[in-house]
Amino acid sequence: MSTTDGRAETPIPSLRDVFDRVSTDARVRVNAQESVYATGDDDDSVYLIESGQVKLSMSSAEGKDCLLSIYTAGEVFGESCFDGTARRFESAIAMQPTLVRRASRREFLIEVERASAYESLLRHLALRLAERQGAVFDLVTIASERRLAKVLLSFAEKLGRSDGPHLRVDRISHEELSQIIGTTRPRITAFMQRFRKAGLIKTSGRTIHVNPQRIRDFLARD
Amino acid sequence: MSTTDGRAETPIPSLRDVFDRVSTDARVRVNAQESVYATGDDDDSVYLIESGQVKLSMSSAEGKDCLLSIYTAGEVFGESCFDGTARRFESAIAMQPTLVRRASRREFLIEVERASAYESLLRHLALRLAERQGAVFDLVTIASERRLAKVLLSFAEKLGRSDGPHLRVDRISHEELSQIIGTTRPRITAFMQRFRKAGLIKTSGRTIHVNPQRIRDFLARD
DNA sequence: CATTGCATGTTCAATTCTGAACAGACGTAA
DNA sequence: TTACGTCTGTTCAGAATTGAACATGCAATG
Repeated sequence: MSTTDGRAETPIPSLRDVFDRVSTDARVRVNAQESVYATGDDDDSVYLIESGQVKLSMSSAEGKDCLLSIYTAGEVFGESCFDGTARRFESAIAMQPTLVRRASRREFLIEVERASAYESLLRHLALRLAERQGAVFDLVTIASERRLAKVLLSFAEKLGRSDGPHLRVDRISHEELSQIIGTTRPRITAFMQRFRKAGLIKTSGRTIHVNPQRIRDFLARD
Repeated sequence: MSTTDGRAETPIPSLRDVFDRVSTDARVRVNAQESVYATGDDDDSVYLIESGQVKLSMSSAEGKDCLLSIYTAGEVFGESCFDGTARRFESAIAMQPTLVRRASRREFLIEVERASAYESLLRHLALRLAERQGAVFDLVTIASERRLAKVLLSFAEKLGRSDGPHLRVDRISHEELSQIIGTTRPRITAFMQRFRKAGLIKTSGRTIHVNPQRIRDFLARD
């Protein structure tokens, strides 16, 4: 990677580098199903996942949930604190025992400044924005079955462990998938059934074996 | 507004202030239906709307469109350029004759730095992120009729001109509404019909007169 | 002021989706 | 090993949605 502008090629520190420089950053251990922060909290920290997995979700008053994203080891989340309100409007929940590093917005920004890492931070936010934008786009333009295929593929690529021609994905329930896709659980079960028959996935117990090539073919068909 | 931390209370410059300081910023006039930038462009500028209205939208290969947001005078858009790719994945299209100020990412960042306005920029990105996140949430958890009511209310509040108990909203077609809500045009027409009968809106020609209180009541009913 | 083009209004059969309900499978902790 | 709780599989009637088609209305243009 090289920067596109003509300045001296001092590589811009990554957000992980920034975390390494925060002297007072704290390690927090979170059990499965426990929240790192929850809607309404006035937590204003930024987090880096050392190990484990965290899901971001929002709940409506009527109890309907929406799963926004799943983050894994090495990823930074909690950037919603930069909105200046110090109030979370979504929850970050560990999907497995998880270890995170926490830095307060204040300390984090001080180190970003010292390390001249603003561009990394801006890029991070712009990428998150692009992710959400893509999610909106998919919800508006793609039918739910196809959307599920797309989500399975991206989760497999992001979180899956290689296993022959397959990628193993674990610990994602149909309920959670329905909260990403925007449909009901029985519907997810039915789609998974069809995907199984079409050879896009296999399942053993609660593990999903995704065949990425088959899914890509499925998505490429109109 | 005061900052929540304890530093000296020098107000942080707004993004508009930053634009004022960019010496080489250019004015660009765009006709209705013309794009400020389009998907695939390698434009990497940030824009401030002086007058007019701009919609952000994405199109799929199959020709389905998704309308992400509408921006109006005083608002900044184009922040997707901070992703470091200098490639647009969405289009920004003027909905009326529009005048924008443009600053290249590079120049803009230099002035942000000089003016110590990084916090404003971060806040801006975090707010955009929250907007998109809210859109995803609504698409996943709210039925389309209700979603339309919500969109009409927010557009009325943001873009509408006061008119007795109503807010006048103009130049938004059913087609565009369907691309926001994620449904078909006939469906929007039907919903609008119902809203008219229920007194939530009135229409005269292509102008929508939104009664904000009635819509709020409608949204408050479960 | 007629024409043209786009936007809204309307219909409908076919399809998809919801939500509730219940059965069976799996995994975990006692 | 058993009991329990959670997750998946399955069904289905009723409701909502699609997509195509056609009619009507409105406004700008020459």
